[in-house]
Amino acid sequence: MDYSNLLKSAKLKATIQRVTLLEIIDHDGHSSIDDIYTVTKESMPTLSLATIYKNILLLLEKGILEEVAISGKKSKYEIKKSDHIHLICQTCGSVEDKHLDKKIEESIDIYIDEDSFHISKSHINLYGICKKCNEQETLIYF
Amino acid sequence: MDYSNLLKSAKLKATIQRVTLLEIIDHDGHSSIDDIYTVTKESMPTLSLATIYKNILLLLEKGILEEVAISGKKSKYEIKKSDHIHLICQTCGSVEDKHLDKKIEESIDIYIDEDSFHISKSHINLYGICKKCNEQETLIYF
DNA sequence: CTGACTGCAAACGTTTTGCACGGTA
DNA sequence: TACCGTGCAAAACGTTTGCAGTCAG
Repeated sequence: MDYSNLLKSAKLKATIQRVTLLEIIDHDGHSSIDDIYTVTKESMPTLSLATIYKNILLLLEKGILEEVAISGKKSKYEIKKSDHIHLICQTCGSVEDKHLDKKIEESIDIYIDEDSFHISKSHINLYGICKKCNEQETLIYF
Repeated sequence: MDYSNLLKSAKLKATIQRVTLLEIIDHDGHSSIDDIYTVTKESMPTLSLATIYKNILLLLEKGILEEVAISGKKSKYEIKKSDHIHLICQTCGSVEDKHLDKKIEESIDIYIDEDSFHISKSHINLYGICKKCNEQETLIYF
């Protein structure tokens, strides 16, 4: 993805800070403010928290980023794409994307009466234990 | 619901503050910290924010309350019940519960492989515009 | 070259903590 | 009565803001 043009198309200047921020989020998939700050500390030690906050807010307003609100944890941010499912591991905190199956979408649409509630976006977050953590948990007993 | 016994069964003392807190959340359906503080200011002016925070945390740990993390807004808290859908109005901020239809649950279960991710709870949040706000928006044009 | 953006530091709001007092069991 | 829980004030934390200097277009 060309982050520079993505920013310019939103009438924002393509600064190194912004491109770096988008690179990190896109690479990680889902990043919290702290995640971003920790990573940038290495490659760009001068980048300030204030700049991260300002840009996250700006990119949310422009619809380039989307906030993933997570129960019991800090929010994470992702590049905005079509609605999808989040598998959130309660052990390691990882977030995995899962394509939103048409059948699920349909069954929700049929169930929610469009006259009484007009849906603009669906956030489906499934909390549980991911494969990796589940295997590690099992190992303890051996 | 008998909040006093609910608390006692969790080995917590049934103080007036805790019972009041549960009453408010149960009555409103979904309350933020501020919501609770504002309401209690009238009936119980001495109740402190610190007490609200301490108890929310405690009741979450005990599994009596559940956090509803909302994108772009402060979290709300609800009495823990079986998984259900939240219809979140982006205009007025109201949250409405909707029973989680078996068909939706099934289509998710079939879609997510239990071997690779073990689901413990589903948070389905649908963001949009509620009936009331939608009607009011239409009225502007007359 | 100019307006937009960054980075610092200070301000602000929210949440947590420690401790003396008060209330429940 | 014993101990858990409350309320106050202070501390800690996360986020926002103002401003001078810097950079992208």
